This record gives sequence, structure tokens and C-alpha cells, in this order.
Amino acid sequence: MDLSFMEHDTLAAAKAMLGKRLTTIVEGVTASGYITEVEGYLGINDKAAHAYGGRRTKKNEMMYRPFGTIYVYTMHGHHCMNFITRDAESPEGILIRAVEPIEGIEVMQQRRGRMDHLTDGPGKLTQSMGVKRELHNGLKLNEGPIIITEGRTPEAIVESKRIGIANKEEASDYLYRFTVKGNPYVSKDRVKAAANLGWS
DNA sequence: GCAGAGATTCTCT
DNA sequence: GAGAATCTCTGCC
Repeated sequence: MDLSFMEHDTLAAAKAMLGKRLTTIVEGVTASGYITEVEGYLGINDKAAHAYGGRRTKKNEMMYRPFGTIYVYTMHGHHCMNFITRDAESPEGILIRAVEPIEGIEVMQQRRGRMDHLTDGPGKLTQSMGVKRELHNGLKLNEGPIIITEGRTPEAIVESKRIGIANKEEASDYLYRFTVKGNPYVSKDRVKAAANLGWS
């Protein structure tokens, strides 16, 4: 699909990312899900972002690549996946925090070593979908094993504070986390599932 | 060369 | 709700 919606406005792109179908093909196995939760990270001026103040290191180098680049980092032994927006002048990106599983449930369960809670968190979905820093950091969306295509449309979008950055001063209060209202496949909050899981 | 932190997850209380 | 597990990179000594 056309990725040009990621070229200019990161927060608009983050909201547009909800409902897109994310597919990975790793070790010959396909897994996919609808994106249900994302967070925006606004680079230079965002104290919670890895690129705050223009900080540029070996670890966050991929944030300075063009929109459509995949940035995978590890922390506490888990992998987190971001889609980079804009360009080298604006090192911004979208953290993919949760998806609703569609395809490859069995391999997700196998990779996770459990039957539920497969993709309702940033470290969980990368584990379920086989995403690893050493394999996928720096690749381009839709030019390799990680693909997004059109999916579903959220009935409504909920804005909330980002998770895990409580000590980032004013940036802690930014409402840059977006979830599909009524979809239970999201991190942290226990959401009462809507009849259609929040899709229109 | 090493201490410490981090956009997390799991388990137990 | 708190604490441990666990891994890489950064920053400072």
C-alpha cells in the first residue's frame, strides 16, 4: 500500500495506523494482526523520545532514516518495533504496542509459550510475530518480511498518556497514545470488549 | 572497564 | 503494586 501518509504528520499517521493489517513472514511462517494500539514519539522536542534534543547514537540511528524505515530496539530482553515517519531532519516514529491476532495464532502461541496474551503489548507482539532487532532493524516496510496493508476502520479512537514514561516531565502528559475504542487487544487497561471489537 | 538505565513482562502478594 | 529477570548501549571513571 501507499506509505505517503507517514511522510508529514506523525500523530496523524499514528492514528491512521490503527486498523492497518500488519503481517510478518519469518522463518517461512506468516503471522498477521490488525493494529489496535500505537504511540507517537516526536523526536527533537519530545523528552520521552530516543531522539530528544537531536540525540543520535548507534542504538537510535534508524530514527534518522526516511519514513517507512523499521526501527527495532531491545530493552529488558524484549524487542519493540517502531515505524519511522518523516525524514532525517525530524526523527519521529510510531511505536506499535498491540495488534488483534488474525493469522498464525498457532505459531504465536508456540513462540510465546502460552495460549493467550499473544500480542497485547509491544514486547509481546514482536515475540509472537518473530520480530527481532538483529533480523529486522533498519529494514523498510513493505520491501521485506514486514508488511502493512489496508485492514479495518476503527469506530472511535481513544487518546491517552503514553505508557512507561512517567518521569519525562511535561512529555509524560502528552496524549500521544492511541487505541481502538472497545478493542480488548491493548496493553495495560482492561477494556470491556465491544460487540464488533470496536471496528466499524 | 563497569555501573546504571530503559518506550517491558511475568509472578506473586 | 512491587520486584526480579534480562540485554544492550551509554556515559563516566
